[in-house]
Amino acid sequence: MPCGVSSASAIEASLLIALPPTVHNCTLNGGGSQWGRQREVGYTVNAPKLIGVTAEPVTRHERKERTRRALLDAALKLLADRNFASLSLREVTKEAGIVPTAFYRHFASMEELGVALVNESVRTLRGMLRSARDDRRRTTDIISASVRTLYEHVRAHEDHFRFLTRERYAGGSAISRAIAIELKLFSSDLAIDLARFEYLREWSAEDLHMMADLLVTAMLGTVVELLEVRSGDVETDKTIIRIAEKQLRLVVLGVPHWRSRT
Amino acid sequence: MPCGVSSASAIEASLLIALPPTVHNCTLNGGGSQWGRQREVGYTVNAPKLIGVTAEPVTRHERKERTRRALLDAALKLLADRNFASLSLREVTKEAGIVPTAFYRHFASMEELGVALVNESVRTLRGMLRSARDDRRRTTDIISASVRTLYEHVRAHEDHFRFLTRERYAGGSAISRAIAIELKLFSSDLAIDLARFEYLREWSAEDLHMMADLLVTAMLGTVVELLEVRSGDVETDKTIIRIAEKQLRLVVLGVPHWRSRT
DNA sequence: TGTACATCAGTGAACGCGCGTTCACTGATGTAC
DNA sequence: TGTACATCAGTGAACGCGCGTTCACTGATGTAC
Repeated sequence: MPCGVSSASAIEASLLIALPPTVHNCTLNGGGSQWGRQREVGYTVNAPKLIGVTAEPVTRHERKERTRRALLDAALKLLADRNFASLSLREVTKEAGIVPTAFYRHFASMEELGVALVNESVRTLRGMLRSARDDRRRTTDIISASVRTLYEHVRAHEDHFRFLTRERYAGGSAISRAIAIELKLFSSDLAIDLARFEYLREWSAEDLHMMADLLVTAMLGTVVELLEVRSGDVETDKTIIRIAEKQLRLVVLGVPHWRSRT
Repeated sequence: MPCGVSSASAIEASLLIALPPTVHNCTLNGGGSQWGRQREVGYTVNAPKLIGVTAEPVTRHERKERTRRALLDAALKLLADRNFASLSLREVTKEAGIVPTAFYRHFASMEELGVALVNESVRTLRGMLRSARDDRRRTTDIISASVRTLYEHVRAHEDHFRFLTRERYAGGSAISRAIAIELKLFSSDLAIDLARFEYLREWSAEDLHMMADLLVTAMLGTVVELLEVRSGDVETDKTIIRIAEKQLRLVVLGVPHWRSRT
């Protein structure tokens, strides 16, 4: 259905705006003036959508939250093959379907939006670690289960993982720093988990962190490989998973023969 | 000595331009019109430097090569805490001390300059691998020697390694692709080297690549850590080196106990 | 060696464009009575 | 429930700025004779 056709009833129009702006490819609030003032254009494509005469009423707060979400989603979409630094405020607002100046109702700057994306992505990352811990109690093959969990979380939140891995080294910005701190925390958490294993019980703190860093680095490498195959080709995915498992196994194989030298 | 003071002799001035533009903080060819036409300004700071009346004559070709070098160096300098994508042509030419339009005498676009930086950085990377191979014949502790070589090359060419690690994931550009290809080659070379070791002689190609990828990933992690400590603090460096060695040792320790499962 | 002409690295004015940000505004939603 | 006023998310015009790129140019260097 074309966007903003004048024959659309008010209810149809209000259903439309309930969808994220990427589902129907017209703007969040219609192209014209805000609340349905008729424009002096002859054709109907840009006619106002009578938003506000809505069957499912939403509070001002809810509406604001949706726009904020639209901004974050727009940024993530544009970041699929781009850099955060090369993203402009005007591009993001255009993609989100609002006017550039409305951006400031939600974020003080693009950097603030970036930090919001870090927080959101970090939540996904933590969710993955939590899942991995739950798995661990249910299975004997921890490595296989962990890689499986990693795979599923990456595929379910490609945008978040792409953002984290891409912006991690992007430069001296607040975003890179926030990601670096979070990954250090992630690694430390893993070190604590490792300390509970039989073979690792007497390892020094440094050695546990060393091993945790190695595992995190290897897994982030796997994440990047998964994100680089855009196709969703199942065979390639299986190969990546198999190799990721092998890498973790190789590291773990060394553990019983480890002798710390300060 | 201030830049372009009118009392500077022709020889002094021509010595000045023999230095890279960052050493004396004025532009490569002086601020005024090109070859010494006197400007109608009252003060002497921007007076022409009479370049061309030179004690050490250089060919046009040499001069062009120097400007090209100045552009590459300017870009590398600006990339110390920034992203290539966020770098503008005008910034680079300003840093190099030439006018924006002169850029096109050397590169067709910023992307072309980026590719030149990749090639240059890749040469550094290959130089490192060559050194590491040479070391290998001279020592018993291959791991320690390799990490040492890595450390020295990183510290000697921080700009190249920073460029490679930062732009590796930067986005869908030609630069990222070129770096990805080069790192794959690097990893394959390492896999071939590994195949020569006693314990690894019967490993499958996949397993050798798997291990090479793991080693490359771990070493790139070390590179990033080295680049993140800007201070040049010797103690921190030693810690990073020690942990890098441990990580490689842990991986290698697993090798004799590896049993491939397709 | 001297002269006349060609080459071409670098110049500077000019262009149209997208950028971030300001501002006064609009009108649906929220609230107090 | 109805009315009068406050709030505030989103609008659109306008701004000054740095951007990449074009163009005709300048004058030292290079070359042919």
